[in-house]
Amino acid sequence: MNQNFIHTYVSVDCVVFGFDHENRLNILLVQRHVDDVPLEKQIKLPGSLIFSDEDVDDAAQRVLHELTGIKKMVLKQFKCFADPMRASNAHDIKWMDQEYKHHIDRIITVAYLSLCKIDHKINSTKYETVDWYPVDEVPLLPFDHNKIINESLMEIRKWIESDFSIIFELLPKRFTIRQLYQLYSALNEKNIDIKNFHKKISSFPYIVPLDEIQKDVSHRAARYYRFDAKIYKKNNTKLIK
Amino acid sequence: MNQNFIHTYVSVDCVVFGFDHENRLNILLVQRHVDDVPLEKQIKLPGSLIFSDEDVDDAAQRVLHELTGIKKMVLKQFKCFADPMRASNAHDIKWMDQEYKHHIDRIITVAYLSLCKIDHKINSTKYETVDWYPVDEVPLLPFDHNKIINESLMEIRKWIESDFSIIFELLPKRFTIRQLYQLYSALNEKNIDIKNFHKKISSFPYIVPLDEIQKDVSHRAARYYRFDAKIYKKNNTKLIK
DNA sequence: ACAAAAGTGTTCCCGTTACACCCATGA
DNA sequence: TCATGGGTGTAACGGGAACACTTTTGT
Repeated sequence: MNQNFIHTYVSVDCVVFGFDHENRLNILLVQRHVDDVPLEKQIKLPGSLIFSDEDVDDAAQRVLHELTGIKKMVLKQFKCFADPMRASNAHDIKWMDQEYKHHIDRIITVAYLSLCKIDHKINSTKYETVDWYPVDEVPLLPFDHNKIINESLMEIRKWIESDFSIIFELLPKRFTIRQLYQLYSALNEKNIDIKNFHKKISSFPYIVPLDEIQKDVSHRAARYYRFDAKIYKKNNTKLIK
Repeated sequence: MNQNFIHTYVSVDCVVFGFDHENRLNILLVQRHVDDVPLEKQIKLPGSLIFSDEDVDDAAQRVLHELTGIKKMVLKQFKCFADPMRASNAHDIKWMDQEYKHHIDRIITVAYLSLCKIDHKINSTKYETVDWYPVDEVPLLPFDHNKIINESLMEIRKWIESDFSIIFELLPKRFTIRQLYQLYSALNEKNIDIKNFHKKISSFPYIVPLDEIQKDVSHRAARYYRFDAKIYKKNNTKLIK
């Protein structure tokens, strides 16, 4: 065997997006306690090496479950990161030595996107600390995790463009059209007229008006809507263009 | 170290598309001679294990160069295939044993898309036989190569939708609008009116009319056009919606 | 009364669609 | 002269953009 061929570990890393009450995209980052490594350096994307009998999709699903306690989250593989230098930082190598009790000098990772309602209870079975970070307040992370996050921002836009329905994974079950508008704007930074947006969205059969309206707001109360996935699947491949 | 974590080889496989003179999408498949393995079973996607100091993008670029002799081909990573059973067929395992003189029982691959003008001379430094196969005449291939090809067909459509300019990688440098129409139709199977298509395309500033027209055709000769990448980049992010 | 957002209606514009019509060329 | 495709023109349609106007609620 030509020894130049790589023989390596493979991991998955998950970028989980949420949409907060200040209309910002957030990402779930984790912190793990490992002896002798300063805590503030241990904030990173959730991830794991994959098992020898495991597909990468299953590994990502497992990581998400260990992260949030949620069984089936939407997820999408978006890129394999394999820069030979991605795990060459001395601190990162030391960290892996402790994390896996084994010396690893190169590791290839497959990055996944996922979406989560930000109010959903996070019930991690693996991580001591799991927190939401607004995307423009993400600190410096180990490996190429900042690069992965940057690319994931492009991907989430593409994803929602190709399947509008997944945007509702980021909203509460009942939502106002303004909430949807603000999420859509945060993702696209286009300047759409909210009136026209309202008219268009409310005309869709799969956006179902509820009897409920807002309470205690200092302006006319907005109606709540819900997204009906069945109606969506019947009628649309994509919508909003 | 928990021995359940995978420690594996990683490869890249490339799906190279071409567009033939009968308006069909084609794929480049290779055949390698290995002792004691029947030849007809050796048709497969071009690919290679990646080297220990190599990024996957570089590996794919290398595979494409070894395949065609072309230095810089457009390429796009589209998915990592990691089903634990993808290399478990007895015949495939035997093949790997001979190919790599080493026993490999699992291998993860990163699949790439690429595009090539079908008339371009193929000058492989690695493969004895390299042939174009129309997509609906691709034979049964080893590993999950048929699955990779099926998914690549979805990807090439998405790719051209998000960046129209790469469609010209499949056409000769000078082409008629009908050729472009037929390629576009083969990719989208929409029923566009060719007259309207003609009008629209010829209005784009980056579709530059040449002085040349067809010869020896039994109808009015069509004008040849070329694609101007510089004009495209200046003016457009995307076009054709 | 005022501010702020909900919600509806109207008009204009522009790109797509359908289709008619003429042109050029070989058989 | 006919068939085939090239190439242009035009009119109808429809969705999006801009924006006016009314409604509702709290301060």
